[in-house]
Amino acid sequence: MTDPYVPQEIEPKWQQRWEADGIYRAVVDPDRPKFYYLTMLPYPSGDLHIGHWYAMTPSDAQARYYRMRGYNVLFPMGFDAFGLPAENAAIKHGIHPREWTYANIERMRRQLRSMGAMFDWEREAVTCDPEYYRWNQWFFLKFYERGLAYRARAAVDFCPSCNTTLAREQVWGEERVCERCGTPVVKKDLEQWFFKITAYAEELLDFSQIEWPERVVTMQRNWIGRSEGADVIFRSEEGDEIEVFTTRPDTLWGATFMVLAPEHPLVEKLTTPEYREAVEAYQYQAARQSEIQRLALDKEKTGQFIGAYAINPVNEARIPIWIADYVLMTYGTGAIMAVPAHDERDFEFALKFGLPVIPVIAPPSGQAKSVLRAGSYREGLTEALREAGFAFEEADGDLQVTLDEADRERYIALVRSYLKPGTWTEVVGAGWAFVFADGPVMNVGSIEEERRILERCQELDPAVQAKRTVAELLWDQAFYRDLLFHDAYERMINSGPLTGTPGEEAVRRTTAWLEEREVGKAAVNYRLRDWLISRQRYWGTPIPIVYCPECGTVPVPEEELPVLLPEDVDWRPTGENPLRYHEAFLHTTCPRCGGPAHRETDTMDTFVDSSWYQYRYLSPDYDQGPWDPEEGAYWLPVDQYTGGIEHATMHLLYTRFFTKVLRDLGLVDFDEPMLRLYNQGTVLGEDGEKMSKSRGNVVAPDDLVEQYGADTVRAYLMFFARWDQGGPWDSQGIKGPRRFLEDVWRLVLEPVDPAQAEATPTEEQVRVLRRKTHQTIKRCTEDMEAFAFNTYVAALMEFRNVLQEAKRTPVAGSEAWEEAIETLLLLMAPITPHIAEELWVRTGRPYSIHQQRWPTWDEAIAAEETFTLVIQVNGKVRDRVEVPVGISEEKAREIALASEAVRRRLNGREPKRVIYVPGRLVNVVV
RNA sequence: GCCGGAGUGGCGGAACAGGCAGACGCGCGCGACUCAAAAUCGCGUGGGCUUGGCCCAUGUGGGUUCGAUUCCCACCUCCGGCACCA
Repeated sequence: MTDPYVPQEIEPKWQQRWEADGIYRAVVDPDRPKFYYLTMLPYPSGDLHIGHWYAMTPSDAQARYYRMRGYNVLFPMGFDAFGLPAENAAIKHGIHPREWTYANIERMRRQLRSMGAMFDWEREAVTCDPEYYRWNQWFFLKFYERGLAYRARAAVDFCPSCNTTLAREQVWGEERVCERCGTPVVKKDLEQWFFKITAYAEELLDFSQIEWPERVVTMQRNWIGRSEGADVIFRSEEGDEIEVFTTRPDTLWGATFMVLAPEHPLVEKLTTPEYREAVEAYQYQAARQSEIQRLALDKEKTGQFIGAYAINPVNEARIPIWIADYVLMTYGTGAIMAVPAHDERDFEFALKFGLPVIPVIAPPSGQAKSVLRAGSYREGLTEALREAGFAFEEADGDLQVTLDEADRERYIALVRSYLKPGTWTEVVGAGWAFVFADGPVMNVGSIEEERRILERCQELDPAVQAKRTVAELLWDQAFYRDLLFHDAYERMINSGPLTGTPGEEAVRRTTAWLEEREVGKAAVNYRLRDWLISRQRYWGTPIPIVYCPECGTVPVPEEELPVLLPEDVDWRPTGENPLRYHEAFLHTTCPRCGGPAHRETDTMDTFVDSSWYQYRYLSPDYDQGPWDPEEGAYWLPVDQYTGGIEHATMHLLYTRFFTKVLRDLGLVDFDEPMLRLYNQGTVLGEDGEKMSKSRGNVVAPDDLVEQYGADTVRAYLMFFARWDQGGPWDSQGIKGPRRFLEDVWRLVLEPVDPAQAEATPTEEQVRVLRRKTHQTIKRCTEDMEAFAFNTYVAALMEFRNVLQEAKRTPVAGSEAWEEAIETLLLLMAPITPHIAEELWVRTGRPYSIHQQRWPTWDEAIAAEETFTLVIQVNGKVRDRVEVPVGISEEKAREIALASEAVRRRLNGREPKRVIYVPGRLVNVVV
C-alpha cells in the first residue's frame, strides 16, 4: 500500500531543506544571464492575506520557470514597514510601532515561508530599519541639492482621519477620499515639502523603453495630462500682468472677459473697493464649497465680478475680470481668458451673467441661419426666397432660413428689400450679422459693435429691452442655438490681422504672431502636480532638515545621517505627530552656525520608501551607499515586475521618477526601473464582493494551508481564473487541484500492475503517449510565458487524465512512461514545488528538482498524424471525418462530397462552391 | 460627460491572424464499492424538439462573410480610471 499524500508533512520538510541548502540564494555570476524578478512588497499588517498569495505565488512560479530555463534569477522579498496602522496600534493599545511592526514582520516571514516560494531571504529589506531610511534621507538631501526637494506653502489635501496631508495621487475618486482610509479629504493651506516630479513630466510620458500594460500607460498618461497651447500675458488697467494658459490661442480675439480662481493672488490687489465685500463673500463661500466636496451635482456656474478690467493684448479690448470656482488655482496659471463663443464653460458663464459673446471661429458646417420674424417682412418674400433657391421652413409665421455661407451676401441683398421699416433680421453663421431695414448691416465682431447692435435693437423693439447681450437675444431663437457655440478648429474670423487664417494653421500662426509681439509664447502645460511628501505622523522617515533662526532652512549634513526617529514618544490620542512635542528631538544645533535650531518634525510619505526598494534589496546591509554598485551593475534593472493595478498613478509613477533622478545623479545608467510589468487581478470573497472583515468573507491562507497544503492553494489560485482578472473564491473549487495532486501522487507512487508492466506496448501506444507528453511541454511553456497559469494547470490536469488511462495499458512502465512522469513532475515544479520535489526524490531522481533544466519538446513527436476534418454545408457542421494531417485538398474535397450528410443535402445538385481550409474543414455551399 | 476593460452552461472559466462553441475544474444526475454514509471509481451533463435526425444558443439589434464568441455599426448592463484641466 502506498502511503497517502500528506502535504502537512512534506511541505515544511522541503522548505527547511531548501533553506538549509540555500538553493534559492542568488549570487552575482557574470557567466549566466541574470533575471531580476520582483513582486511588490507587502505592508506588515500582521497576517498574510489571500491577496498576497495571489500576487506572489504565480510570480514565484514564473521566477522558478526562468530559473529552470537557465537564468540566474533574483526573487527577493521585504517589508514596506513604515505607515499608519503601526502608529494607530500604538495609540490604541500602547504598543510601540517598532514592536508592533517587527512582531508582525516575524509572523509574516513565517507565513511567507509556508508558500514555498523561492525568495532569497538574504536580500530582505525592511524599510523602517534605520539602515534603510537613512538612505531615504540621503536621497532627500541629493534631491534638495538639485532643487528637486523644496518647501512651499500651498493649498494641500488633508485627511482628517489619518491626521496628515496627502499627495494629490493619494486622493481618490469623485468623492476625493483618502487612498488609505476612505475618509473625504479637506483643503488646508500649509507649508509642506514637495518633490519636483513635474520636472520630469515630459520624460515620464515616454514609455518606449518599457513593456507595461496599456491600461497603466494610459492612466499615467492621463494623470500627467499634457496639453499644448500658449501662455499669453494680459494686463490689468493698472498694468499688472495676468498670465493665462490657453490651448486655443486662435480664439484670443473672442476673449470677452477674464476669470481668476477665487484664491488667485492678484484678486486681493485688483478688487475695487465697491466690490470688496462681495468678492470676499464669494471667496469664503468657494473655499467652503471645496470642503463640502461640491457634493451638489448641479454644475450651475457661479462667479463674482471684482470691479476691475483687463486689456486683451491682441485688440486692446477692455474686458471685465471675474472670479469663479470653475477656474482652478492648481491648473495652468489659475487664470483664464474666457472665450464664450468657443468654450462651453465660458459660454454657460457668459449666458448666465450677461457677458458678451463674440464669434471668432467660423462654424464647421459652413452653413448659416436666419430668422425672418412674422410681420417683419413684406408679401412676396417667400416666393422670392424660393425663386432664389433658399431653403426655409415656416414656423408660426416666422421663416427659418438655412443657407450656405457662400450665399450670405446674395441672401442679405434679397432680404433687405423685403424688410418692413423698423425691423431687422440676423444672419448667424461665420460671424453674426444684423441686417437693419433702415440702416447698415452690422457685424458682431467686437465688444463695441456688440453693444451698438444691442442698443439699436432695443430702440426698435421694446420686447428685447431686457436682453443684456446679443447672445442672449439670439439664444431666444432655438433655431440659432446650435450655431452660437462650437469648439471646432476652423477658419478665424473677426480676428484683426489674422482673420481668414484656416483652421489647421490657426493655432500655430497665432502663436507665432504673439511671440513676435512679445505678448505670449508657445507653452506646454501638465496636469501633474509636484509630489507632496510631508506627513504629519511619527512612524516614518524624519525629513533631514533643521530650521535655524539665523541661517534659515539648513539640510542635515550627510555624515550626520540617519536622523533617528526617537523611541520614547508620548502618543497623542488625536494622532497628532508626537515628534512635535519631543523636546530632545525638536531642539538641536544648526549644522551651519552651531546656534540653537529646531528640526523639521514632518516625516516622509511611505511611497518614498517603496520608490527605490528594488535597489536596496541587492545589498540590504551595504553601508557605503544605498546599494552595492557591483550588485547593481549585474542585476539592474528589474526585468519583470508584478503587482496590483491600484498603484498605477502612485508607486509606479513615483518609482519611475525616482529612477530618472538617480540616473541624473549618476547612480544608475538606465532610464526605467522595471522593464516589464504585469498586473494581477483581485481575489474576491465567495459572495463576489471585495474581501473585508466587516463582510465576513475573508479567506485565511493559513487555514487553507493547514487543510489542503500550500501546493493545493498555489495550484488553485493559478487555476481558478485568469491571473490578470481574478474573481470570486470558491471553497468547493479548490477540491479540483487537491484531487489532481492526489491523483498524481498515486499515479507516480502506486506500482504499475505487473501484467501491464511486463507486456510490451504497441508502437501506437508509445507514440500516442509521447505525443501527449511533448504537446504538454509545449502548451505549458507557452502558457507560462504568457502568464496563462489557468490553462497551464488545465494542461497538466489533462495530462493527468491521459496518464491515468495509459497506466492501465502496457505502455505503463515503459521508457515513454518514465519520460511522461518525469515531464509531469518537471512541469509541476514551478506550480507545486513541494510535491514535485517529494515525488522526484522518491522515484530515485537526483535532488533537487528545482535545479533541473526545463524540459524541451520535439515538434516531430508532438505533431498529430490525423485531424478531424469538419464537413460543413452552408457553414453548418454536418459531418466529421478523421483524416491524415497531410491530406491533399483534392482528397479532402472528395471525402466531403462523398459524405452521406452532404449528399443528402446536395440532393443531386452541383455545389455552388466548395471551400477548403487546410487542416480544418471543407464547407460545401449549396 | 470623457477614457479604458468585460458580458460565453447551474458556477469558475477555455477557445478569438474568422473555421468543431463550452477545454480544464466545481457542482449536479445515474451506476459501482459499502450495512450505510463519506471518500474513491465508472458513465453522463448548454437548452429544446416530432431524437437513426433537427432546431436554438457566446448581453441586445443590425451588417460584412461560404462561415462570426472572434471583424464593423448602433444600443444595453457591469467594473475600473478621470472629471469644470482652460
